[in-house]
Amino acid sequence: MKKFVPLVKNSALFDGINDDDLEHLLACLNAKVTEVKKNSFIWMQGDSHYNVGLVLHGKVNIIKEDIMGNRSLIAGIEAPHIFGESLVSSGAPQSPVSVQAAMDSTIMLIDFLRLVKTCNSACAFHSRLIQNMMKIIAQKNMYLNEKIDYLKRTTTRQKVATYLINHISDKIALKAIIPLNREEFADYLGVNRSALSRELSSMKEEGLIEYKKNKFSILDYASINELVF
Amino acid sequence: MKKFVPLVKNSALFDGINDDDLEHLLACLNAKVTEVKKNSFIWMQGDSHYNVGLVLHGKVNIIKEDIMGNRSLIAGIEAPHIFGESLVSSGAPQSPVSVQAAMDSTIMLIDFLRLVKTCNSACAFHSRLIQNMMKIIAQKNMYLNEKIDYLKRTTTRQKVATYLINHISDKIALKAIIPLNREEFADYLGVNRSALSRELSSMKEEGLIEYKKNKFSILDYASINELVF
DNA sequence: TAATTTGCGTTGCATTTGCAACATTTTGAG
DNA sequence: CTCAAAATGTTGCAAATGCAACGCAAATTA
Repeated sequence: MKKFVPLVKNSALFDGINDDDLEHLLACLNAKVTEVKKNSFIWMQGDSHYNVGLVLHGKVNIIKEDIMGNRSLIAGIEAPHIFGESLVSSGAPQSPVSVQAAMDSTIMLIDFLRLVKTCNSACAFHSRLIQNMMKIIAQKNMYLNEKIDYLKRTTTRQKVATYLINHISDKIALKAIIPLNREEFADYLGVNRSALSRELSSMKEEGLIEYKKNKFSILDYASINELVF
Repeated sequence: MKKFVPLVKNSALFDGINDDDLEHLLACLNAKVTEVKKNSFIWMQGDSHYNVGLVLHGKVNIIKEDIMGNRSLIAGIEAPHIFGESLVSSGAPQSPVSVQAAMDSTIMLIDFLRLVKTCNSACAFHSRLIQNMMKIIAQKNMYLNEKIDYLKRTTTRQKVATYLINHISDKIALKAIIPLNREEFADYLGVNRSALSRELSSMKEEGLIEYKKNKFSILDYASINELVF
């Protein structure tokens, strides 16, 4: 397991655990590492499984398929992030999604029961591991709540206004630098890309905001804030 | 603490822990119980706090306020459910919401750090408690993911179709009984109530579905499923 | 039973938005 | 620098939907 320590140490799952302890912990968890080829499936929709996956190298896609075989991409997970944590922690009997390797990848699979059961033995950092796991799930929870806050708003303008208000980095100059390009921004807000462009243009036209690429500034805070309600 | 055992034992947080152990556990957790009057605030937006709240009796509302003082209701939490679990577990520095008593209520506050740190002492059921907590957060996570799945779809018809497919209880007769009235259903899907009524009528008109109150049946599964993609 | 409230359906209208097709700007490779 | 590709903006149009106002029926209360 020692050779995997450099690969996993950046994962939030093992945050705050030093290398020596980590090596010990990986053994204690009985973590398995597998190489997967591009396009091969790690999990299929409808499967039952009890592992948390950690991408050591490469990328996997979370995919939803319908009966007709249409597939839609839910998310891409790259190293050093984990997947399946909500599913196994929630005790759901079947996976609502499939996981497919987006490229040749290296995956570590960790048995969930071992992860959550503090071992009686010398594994002192197990408690920290559990806290990390809980934190990861809770943070995703906060993230999803925020996303729903945008998606529920009826107009594109309201969504944009709310997003910008939440992402102000410079509170004096009211500037927001957003980590998404236009297409991703539109997708995140659940609107059509061209409709987003149109709305941004109108807002600029009306003197509410100014922007270039992913750098936005709020010119008329009162009006923008009124849209947030 | 003994007198609170009957009140907390139905909480998912203490699932699988018997009464005697529970009494022990509550002491170990140093849980505090407070009575709150209707409309009083338990937490204010922007506060930092490190407790998980458990509603023993009554009801609390999760509220978001903007700068102008407009308030919007996010959720209502009744006994024996918990609140604040994602917030504290995620390590967020400030609460994005306020919690206000919707009626005279009894609230138990549990220190998060005590909750997640397995004590060295005889508290054998602490591990179970942590698993329960993780499960609650993960289940909310699954719930939020599902909700986003509906909200992201562009048309009301797609939202309805997806919701119904996911809520089929009778797989032979393709019936779904939904736990929401029309107004709640519309709100959940993020659409206008009258627009939902209109769409349901059209779908009935076109022979796709049949419904009365909250009992729905899918008449044309192929067409409905095509909307789900 | 009568009166009132609540839940749900209907409809007209203005607005918003998805969609598609095309224009323009930016980026990066050679 | 040049050129191609990628990212972003623009626009016309049809469809969808929010909104408001109203009607009806079921449920609740007096």
